[in-house]
Amino acid sequence: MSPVRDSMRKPHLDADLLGRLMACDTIETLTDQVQIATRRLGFEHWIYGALMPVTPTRAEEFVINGYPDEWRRHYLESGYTMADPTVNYARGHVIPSLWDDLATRSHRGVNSDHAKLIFTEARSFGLAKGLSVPLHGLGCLFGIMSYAASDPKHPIVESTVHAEAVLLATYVHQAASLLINRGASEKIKPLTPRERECLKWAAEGKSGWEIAHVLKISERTTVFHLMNACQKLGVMNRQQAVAKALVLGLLEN
Amino acid sequence: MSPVRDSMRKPHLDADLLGRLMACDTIETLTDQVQIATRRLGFEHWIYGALMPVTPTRAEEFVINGYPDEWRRHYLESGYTMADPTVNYARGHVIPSLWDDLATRSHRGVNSDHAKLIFTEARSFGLAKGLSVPLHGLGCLFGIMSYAASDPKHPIVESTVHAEAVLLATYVHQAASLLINRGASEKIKPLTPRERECLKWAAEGKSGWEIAHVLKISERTTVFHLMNACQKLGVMNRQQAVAKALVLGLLEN
DNA sequence: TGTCTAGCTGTAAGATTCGACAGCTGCAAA
DNA sequence: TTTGCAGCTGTCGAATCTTACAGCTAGACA
Repeated sequence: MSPVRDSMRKPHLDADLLGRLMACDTIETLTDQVQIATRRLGFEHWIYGALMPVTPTRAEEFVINGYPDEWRRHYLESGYTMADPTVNYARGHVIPSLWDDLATRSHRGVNSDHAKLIFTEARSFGLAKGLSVPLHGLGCLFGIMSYAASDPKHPIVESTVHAEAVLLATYVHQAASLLINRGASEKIKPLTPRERECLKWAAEGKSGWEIAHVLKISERTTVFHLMNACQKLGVMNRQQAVAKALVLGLLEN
Repeated sequence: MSPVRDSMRKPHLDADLLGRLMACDTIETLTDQVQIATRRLGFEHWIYGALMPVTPTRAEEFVINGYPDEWRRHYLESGYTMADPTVNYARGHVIPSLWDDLATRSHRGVNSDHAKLIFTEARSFGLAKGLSVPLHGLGCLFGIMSYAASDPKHPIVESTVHAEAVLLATYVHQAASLLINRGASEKIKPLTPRERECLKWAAEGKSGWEIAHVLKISERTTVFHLMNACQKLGVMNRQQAVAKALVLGLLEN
């Protein structure tokens, strides 16, 4: 067997298509491009959702989709977001999962009967066979891209569509967060190295006096740096500064 | 065109193989399985790395690989981890990237010449054409799975291998974090709803008095809950409690 | 030369948090 | 019925943090 020659089979998603996807600068064009891409994979329906933190503990969702309007309406009116097994699955996993598998196994203590009900109802709206791809990174708590076909016999795992669905999901996630972060990017003055150091030690539970001794500066100076960090971050105290800096990824490295 | 029938092409990575990958319970068996899978995709070499936080601000890396030993040794001795363009790329992206693209574009202010040097050296060790897949989620700061072939003509993006490499990467990431978290899972007593609420408000910068008023309890009680939370988390103060709870994902939802 | 920035330091009053003292209710499992 | 847990409340002294006031050095830049 020659894996290399064998793998010359062309994908459904070519570089041109993925490139156009990344170039989208509005929600509408992105939705259109994703629609085209999912069709190529043989899916009629799709949805992308991501939970973006607005404060360290509160988040708001960003959703674009090519689902039937009636199903989306019914879903939202029934408050299914919290009970949705695909959403709960995406929270704690990174590998994709077929809806069939999610319906049988109950994840995270979510009622399995309730899960089955949602899938049964989805089926009656034309979402018979589905695949959900968890998404993480780029500052979101977690995201999900789900694909659905009305044909219960749609081959997913048995074909390269399985993998290509995951690839497409990562592209949508990247493109979407570029769109989201464009407007939402608060202009936070970058922290100085000293401010970062002090914040790191504060996050490790050190007091001002302890930080001073670690960094070999006076306690007053650590207070000074932490105060400046608070002002730059626009927060009230060290707790919030630590929280915000962590969520923004300012303390890594 | 019938996308469904068209997609019946069998993938290199079948469900059996991926299932065996997830069932691995040691680093050695996982390494073996990944080796088999990458070979099927036509790659001779691969490496998986993840940065796992041990404290809110410090992290340690977990690496398994099928790279030539000499290259790994040279890489580590030269301290390339910090300068590695693939690593720096993975930090802030979710879509895969070819090494060719990383060599030309400089990311995150990393010296492009230095990047080219690393890729040139890698080539001399048999890593001619490569693909890096960023990985996020499952409690790690970020991870990366890189594939490399000695054949500079290896087709990646032009074939379904591109997508399957991403799929495999997610499976390796999931399997690896199962292994990592098995031993490292500190037994932290779950926080009570009240403790979570108090911690959330603390993370929003609220003082004990303010939290008391929001929750309509006495200030003493917020102190009580936050103290209990600190004990359960094994930390010294609220700053650290907020930080630890955040990285453990205890304040979501 | 003057201005800007990062870094550093001091004092002091007032607000907040920490830690240890002690004790209440309501509910559910053993 | 006892035991245990979650939630709730009080006081007090010591430690810590916040926020004013004020002023220093060294290097970069126009």
